[in-house]
Amino acid sequence: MKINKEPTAFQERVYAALRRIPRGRVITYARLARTLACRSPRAVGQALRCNPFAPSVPCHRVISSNLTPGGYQGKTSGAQLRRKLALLKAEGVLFTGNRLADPRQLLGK
DNA sequence: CACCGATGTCCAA
DNA sequence: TTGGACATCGGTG
Repeated sequence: MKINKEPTAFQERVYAALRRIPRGRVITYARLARTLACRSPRAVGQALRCNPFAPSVPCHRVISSNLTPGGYQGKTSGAQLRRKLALLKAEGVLFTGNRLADPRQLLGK
C-alpha cells in the first residue's frame, strides 16, 4: 500500500474535483463519487487516502455524507482528524462535536 | 485473482 | 435509535 509514485487517472479525477471546491465549502464522499460517475464512495476515499499531493489537494474538504468529518491521512479519528477540523475551521467550516455545524455549506445542493 | 479501504444504505433488535 | 451486515469501485499485494 501507500504508493505515491504517480497518481492513476481516477485519482487525478478526484484531485481535479477537489480543486474545483471553493474555500469555505465541503463535499461528501458520496457526492464526489457521484460527480466521478462512481457508485462507491470507498473508491474516492481510497484515492484521497493515497493523496500524493497532500496537502496541496484539499482532501480535508471531503467529509462523510452523514455529516461526520470522516477521516484524514488514513485515520478516522485522532490528532490527524483534529487537524482536518482545524483546517476547515480556518475556512469558515465549523464542526459541532462530531457533526458538521452548517450542512448548508455542503456542495451538491 | 483475492483482500483491504477516508462509506453508504438497508435490515434487525 | 443503535448496531451489524452487505453492496459497490478501485488499488495494492
